Amino acid sequence: MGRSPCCEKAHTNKGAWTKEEDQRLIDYIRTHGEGCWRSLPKSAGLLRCGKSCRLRWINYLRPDLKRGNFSEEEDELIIKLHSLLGNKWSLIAGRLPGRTDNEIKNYWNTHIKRKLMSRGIDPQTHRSLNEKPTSAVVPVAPATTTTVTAAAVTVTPPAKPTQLDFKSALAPAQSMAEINRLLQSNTMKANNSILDFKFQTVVKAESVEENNCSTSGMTTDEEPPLPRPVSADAGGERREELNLELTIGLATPSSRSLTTTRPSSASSGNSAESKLQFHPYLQFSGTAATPTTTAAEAVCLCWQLGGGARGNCHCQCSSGGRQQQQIRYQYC
DNA sequence: AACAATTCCAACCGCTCTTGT
DNA sequence: CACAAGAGCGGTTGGAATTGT
Repeated sequence: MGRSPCCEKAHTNKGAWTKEEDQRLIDYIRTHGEGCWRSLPKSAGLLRCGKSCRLRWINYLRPDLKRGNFSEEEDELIIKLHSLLGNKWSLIAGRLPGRTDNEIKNYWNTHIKRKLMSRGIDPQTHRSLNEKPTSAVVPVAPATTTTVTAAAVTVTPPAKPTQLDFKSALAPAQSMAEINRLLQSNTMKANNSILDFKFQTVVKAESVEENNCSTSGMTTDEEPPLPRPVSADAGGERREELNLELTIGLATPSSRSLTTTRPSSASSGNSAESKLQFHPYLQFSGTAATPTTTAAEAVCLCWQLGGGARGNCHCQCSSGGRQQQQIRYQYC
């Protein structure tokens, strides 16, 4: 028993939109605003599926869309964001005002992939094509060690400055599926100019089954979960956690505080408007939750996005208290 | 000029996630 | 808690446009 289709396929148009259809959609949204896509076609007198209307509006008709070629700056930003976020096109689009996820996705597949290949860079991994694939296993503490510090996830300056390899460096105990799920669940927040997600590295006594359960949520097209550290299983009871909170937000001097509740779709629904406020500017905020972690042990991530050395990207770092440190990095 | 091959992108599809009941 | 509806996302595809022969 599957889900009911999103629309009555038999009575809907498909294929390219006509000018008349476009105009109807524009007129309707101007009058009534976005939202309720399912009922929109009927209300607007369109013989289209609601999904199709939404897509047409978001990708083509929105007034804030920037048409035309991508600039070199946009190219580089997309590459950097892709190295950070992977194929999270909507998140990437959120950092490029006037660009849509579909547009960026297409541009990536048709231009940037080729561009990276010509540079000898694997577009998926952002590693050198000549580079041997390295193991994603991150050294973990031995079973008797109960302290997990930020040093365990220290990111050393990479060979290529644009690379930010969360897979191997930042999330050693967590599958990409989990990370992606977290990313996905914060999409709405991203649409409100603030993206907030956490990488939580957990070393604890867990059965394999428990591990498997904890990685649910995404399906098999995800990469297989990274090997989990099992070092703590001998001891059993003690568990240590390290939270790394990564924030990509509107980095203004008065950055608004992050909320932990997901905005309702109603409040975030006018994403076109909110996306206008995006600025291609990244801000990282790290939270090291372990008492043993000092600010000095935390890692500045921004060099990886910047010019190769921390000093080259004009990042600003500051740290808060020892127990709940806030280490802010700004990439500009 | 005619045809084939390639490129590009708008649109579609299937899936997951969130929300409401 | 279970279920359904709606929204949104990423991958894929069809066909128009462009380029090459």
